[in-house]
Amino acid sequence: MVTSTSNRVTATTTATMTATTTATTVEPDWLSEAERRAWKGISLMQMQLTARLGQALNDSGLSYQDYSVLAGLTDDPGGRMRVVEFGRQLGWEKSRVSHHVSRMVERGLVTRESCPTDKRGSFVVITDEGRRAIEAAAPGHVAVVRKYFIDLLTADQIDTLDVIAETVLNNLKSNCAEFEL
Amino acid sequence: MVTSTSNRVTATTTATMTATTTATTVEPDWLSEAERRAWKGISLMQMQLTARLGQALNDSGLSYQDYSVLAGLTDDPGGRMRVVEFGRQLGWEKSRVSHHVSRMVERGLVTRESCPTDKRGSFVVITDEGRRAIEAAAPGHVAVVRKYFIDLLTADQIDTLDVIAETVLNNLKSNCAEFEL
DNA sequence: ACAACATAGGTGAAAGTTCAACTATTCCCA
DNA sequence: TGGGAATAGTTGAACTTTCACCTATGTTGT
Repeated sequence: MVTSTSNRVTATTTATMTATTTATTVEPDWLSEAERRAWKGISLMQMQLTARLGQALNDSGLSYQDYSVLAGLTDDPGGRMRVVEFGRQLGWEKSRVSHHVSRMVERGLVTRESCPTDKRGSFVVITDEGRRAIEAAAPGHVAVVRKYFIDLLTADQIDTLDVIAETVLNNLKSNCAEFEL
Repeated sequence: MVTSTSNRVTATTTATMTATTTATTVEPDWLSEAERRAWKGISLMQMQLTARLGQALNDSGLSYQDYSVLAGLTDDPGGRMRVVEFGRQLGWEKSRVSHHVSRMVERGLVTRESCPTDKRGSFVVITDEGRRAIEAAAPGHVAVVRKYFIDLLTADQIDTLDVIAETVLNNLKSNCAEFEL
């Protein structure tokens, strides 16, 4: 058994136990029940929340991805951001950014501008229409984040999330040489 | 400004402050800096972790999605699960499950069987090949979850994540009538 | 100054996901 | 018991994301 819900002796004490099944192969360090639930739970939570967020944006004509891009742009005083920076902030591959921006350009939400200081680079710049779109969508969007997420949690829980995310992301950053990110 | 990083009076005290910009429209309940960081951080963390997980699975010939499906199946003693149940556990739309299962059937990892008690339904059943695939992939997969996530956190933090996920997901379940999930 | 390498970004095709529509079955209740 | 609504699942088309490759520019070391 590979993921261990039903057919395993229940872990009562230690967080890092090893499996005690009857399998003949070498046992790796399985996850404890709490660890597994935390990981699966957070994954599913994230999925459902972004799905809900997407639905809520529906009638504003923006997808959650569109919203994320525009939100990134409004964080900059000039409403512009390098393509590569989107990759970092959103966790998107560069070609995903490129394709998505192209679609948004066609819809008039953003434009591309070449970067004077690095001729390889290009900026994504929000248009007036893009600004109108996100300003119309933002209150509803934020309300959903609040209603289905933030307002259900204590300040301590939110702090903990903040710390966890920072810890995990910093660790990934330091170890990025191991893979290619 | 819509997402508030740079051009806003910094929130120092209360968690639920309202924006103090010069905008003329009615101000909705923006997120505090900590709330925003928690949400963005967890979103990005999830993204990066699943990307990393996917990379780690690469040479096993399984995608993260494949792994999730097979892991679900091995949780059942008979190695079978209803299509609709996948939707719930993974947060996938039913047609996504259907398409993905079709691709996995073609690769010999699972088969479909009709459900005797509900003739509309169908089971997804893991094959020997599927079992071999996930058993080969599992140790490495779990090791990555440990290395980049679980082992960076305290037991308290993991418990908190667990509680948060349950809280949020339960709330979504109760309010599901509002949308269509 | 130049070769070698790294980085920014784009492109087309393939793979994956969503959306709307459709069939078949089951559930409900009058 | 039958008619309407709900549920399980599939399908094809449209859309999104990934993958492999390509160009152009920047960076570094000698």
